[in-house]
Amino acid sequence: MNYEALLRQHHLKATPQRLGILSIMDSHGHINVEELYLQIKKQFSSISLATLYKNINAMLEGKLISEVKIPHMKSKYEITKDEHVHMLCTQCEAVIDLELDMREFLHKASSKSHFAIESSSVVLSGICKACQNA
Amino acid sequence: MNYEALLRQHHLKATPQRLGILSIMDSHGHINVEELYLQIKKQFSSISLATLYKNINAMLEGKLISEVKIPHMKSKYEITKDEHVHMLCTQCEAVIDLELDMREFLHKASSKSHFAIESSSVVLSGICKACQNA
DNA sequence: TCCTTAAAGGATAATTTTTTTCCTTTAGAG
DNA sequence: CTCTAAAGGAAAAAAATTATCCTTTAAGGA
Repeated sequence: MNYEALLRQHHLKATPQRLGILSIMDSHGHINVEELYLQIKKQFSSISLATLYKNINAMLEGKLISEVKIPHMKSKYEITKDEHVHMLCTQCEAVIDLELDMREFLHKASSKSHFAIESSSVVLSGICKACQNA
Repeated sequence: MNYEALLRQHHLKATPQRLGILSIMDSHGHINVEELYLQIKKQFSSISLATLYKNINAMLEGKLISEVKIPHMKSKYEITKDEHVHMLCTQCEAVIDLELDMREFLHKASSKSHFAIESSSVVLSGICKACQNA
């Protein structure tokens, strides 16, 4: 993924710190502020926590990244992708993306509630395959 | 609803403060910490914010109440009911409960992810009927 | 390539949110 | 009615987030 282009598309300067943040998010998939700070400090030992927050907010504003709110956990952040479902394993705490056709489900919700639905936030919790076997 | 019985079932003392908190949650449906504190102070002017937090945590622990994490908003709390979907109107910020048969949807998610799903957290955002017409 | 400057970074302080501590009060069992 | 563990209140502490202020830098134009 070309993070520089991604940042420019969102009218944000492509600073080394931001490239590092995006690269970490990309490789971790989902990460919270604390973990992200620990990781980014490996590359930029003097980076300020304030810088991290400012960047998270700037990138959230342009929807370059998204906040994932998960029950009983601190929020995690991910590079924005097409809408998808999050699967949380309550055993190993892994968070997995799942692409699912939600049209039928959303249609049901829409007709019952009379809402014009614009977006969905879905987290399904349970036990992942690996933990079921282990 | 009998809040005293509800508290006792969860091995929590039925204090006036707790009865007040539950009554406010029940009538508001969904409420965040700040609003709840403002409301409960009307009944117990000297209640401590620490007491509120301690009670929210105690009641969350026993699942007497549930935390609802909504995109771009502070968490709200509700008395635990049967699993349901939350509808958020991005215009008027109302949060509505919606009972929906999710079995088919969950089954799809389960077979594709190989998770044994135990619970779901679903918030659908859009424009409510009233705001569509207004 | 070199200026110029608005945007971004870093350090620190300030705010906001949540938790802990410690002592007093009280719900509820006996 | 008594006793005691649980809960409340006040205050401090801790954790999370944002603001301030000054320095540095990305990136567009000369």
